[in-house]
Amino acid sequence: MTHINTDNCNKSGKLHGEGCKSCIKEHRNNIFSPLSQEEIDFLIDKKRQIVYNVGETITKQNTASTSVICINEGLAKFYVESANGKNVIVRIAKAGDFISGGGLFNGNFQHFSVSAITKVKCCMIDSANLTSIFGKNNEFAIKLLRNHTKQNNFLLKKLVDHTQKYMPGRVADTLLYLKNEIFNSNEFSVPLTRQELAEMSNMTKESFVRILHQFKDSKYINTKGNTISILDESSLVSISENG
Amino acid sequence: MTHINTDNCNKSGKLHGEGCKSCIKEHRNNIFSPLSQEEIDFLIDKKRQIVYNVGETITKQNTASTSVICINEGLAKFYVESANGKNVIVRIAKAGDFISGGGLFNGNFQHFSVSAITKVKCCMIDSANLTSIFGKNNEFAIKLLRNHTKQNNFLLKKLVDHTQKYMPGRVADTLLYLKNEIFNSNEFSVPLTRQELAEMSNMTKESFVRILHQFKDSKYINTKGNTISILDESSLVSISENG
DNA sequence: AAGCCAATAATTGATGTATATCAATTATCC
DNA sequence: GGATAATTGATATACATCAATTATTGGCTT
Repeated sequence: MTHINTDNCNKSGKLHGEGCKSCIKEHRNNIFSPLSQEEIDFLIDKKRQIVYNVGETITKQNTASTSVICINEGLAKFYVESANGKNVIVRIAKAGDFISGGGLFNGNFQHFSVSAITKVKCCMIDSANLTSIFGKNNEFAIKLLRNHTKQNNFLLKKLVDHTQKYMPGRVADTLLYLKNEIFNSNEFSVPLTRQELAEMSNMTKESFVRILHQFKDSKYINTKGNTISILDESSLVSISENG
Repeated sequence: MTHINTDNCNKSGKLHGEGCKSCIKEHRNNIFSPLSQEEIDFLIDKKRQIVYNVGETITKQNTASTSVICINEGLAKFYVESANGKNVIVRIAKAGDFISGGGLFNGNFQHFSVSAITKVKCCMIDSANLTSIFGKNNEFAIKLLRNHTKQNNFLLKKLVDHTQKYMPGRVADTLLYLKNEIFNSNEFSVPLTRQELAEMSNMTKESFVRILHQFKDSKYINTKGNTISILDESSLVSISENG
C-alpha cells in the first residue's frame, strides 16, 4: 500500500517533477530555512519521500521511531489513542508541517499516531542527522526548539479549552481552526467524518452533529455533506470565547 | 517581598553556604550536565538567584519574558489561568526542574503562570545566553529539545487523561503523581489546598473531597489535614488505569 | 456508464448519569 | 475570634448513551 519513492532526491524525483530539495525549501515558516545548501544536501541524501493513501498510518503510537516527519503535501491527523478506544485528534498536519516528538529526542517510542486523511507525501528524516547539524548551525537548533515550544503552548491551550469550555465553544474552536489554520477559506470540504470532527472537539459524534445543526439554524454556518461554510465568523469567535 | 540575591554566583552565595554553580551541577537528570566548566561559568555570570515566599508569583501568564527558570529548592505550581477564572494546575515544579516555554523560543509572552507553594529558590537564566551555547555544544541543545519533547508528551497524556477519565481515575492520578514524582514517599504533607488539588485533577473542590473520602473509606489512603498516606497503591493504579 | 445492494456514516429522539452548582455546617489557621 | 478552608448534603444540568431512522458511499453486475 505504501509507495516508497526510492529516488534519491538530489535529482528531480518522479513525483510532481520536482525533487525533495524543493520540498524542504519551499514551505513558508519552514524550520529548514536556516540551513545552508550543504546542510540541506546532507539531510536530503539520507531521506526518502513516501506517499501514503487515505487512511494509511504514517506513525503508530507505542512503536519505536528515530525519524521526524516533514509533510510535503496533503493532510494528516495527529491523534492519541486512549485506553478505552476513544481517540483524541490533537491537530491536523499540513504541507510544511514538521512532526517530531519521537525518535532521538524522546529516546524510545511515539506517544501519538499520525495517519493520512488525504493522499500525503512526506519525508522521513533521521533525527540523528538533524541533531548532528546543531553544532554547525545553532539557528537551526533554535528553530527546532521554537517549534517544540509552539507545540507546547498549543497543547497547553487545548488542555484548558477541552476541560473548561462547553460543547458549543469547542465546536466553534474546531470550525475556526479548520478555517484559519488548515483551509484558509470560509468554505471548505473536510476530509473528516463527523466522528473525527467530534474527536477533535472532545465529544460524541451525536453531540457534534447536534451543535452543528444549531449553528446552521442560527445561520452561523452552512453545511452540505462534508462541505462547511462559515457565514458568521464573529459569532463563532464570540461563542468560542464565552466558553 | 521578593529577595534578589545579587551576589554573583561565581563565589559562594549567602544561601546555604553554597554557590549557584553547584545548583546547576548537583541535580540529577540535569539539563546542564553536558556543559563544560567555562560554559557553566558563562551562564552563571549572567544569572541571579532569587528567593520567593509562599504564594508569590514567579512567572505571570501573558507577561513578556526572556528568561528560563531553573528551580534550585522548593516547590512551585505551574498553571494556566483560564478566561472563566478556573485555573488548571498542569504540574508541580521541584528542585532541578527547568521551566522554559516563554522568552526567546516563544518570541513574546508566557502562556502559563508559575507560583511558589513553598519557599522557592530559583535561577533566572536569559534564554539568549542559553541558545548562544548551542553552537559550541550540541549535546546541550539536544538535552533541551529532549526536555521539551518530554513536556510535550506529558501534556499529550494529560490532555487524554483529563478528557477521558472519570473523577476517581483523575484523583488517583493526582495522588500517584504526588507520591511518585514529587515526594517519593507513601506519606507526605501537601502544601496545596483542596481547591488546588482539585485544579490538578480537573474538577471542583467538592468533588475532589468526596472522592478522597471514598478512597479513605476503601482504605486506599489515609488523610489527616494536609497529610496524605498511600496505603494501597495497586488499587489506585488500577483505578487510574480503568478510567 | 447506469443501476442496485450492502456497508458505513449521518441524523434525530428518548433516557440515564457523572459531575457541577448551590447552600449550610464544621474545622482550621493567623 | 474572625476569616478562610474543608466537608457534607440537596438539587440542577450538560453531556453521554442507547436506539431507531435516514442518507451516503463504494463495489459489483449487467
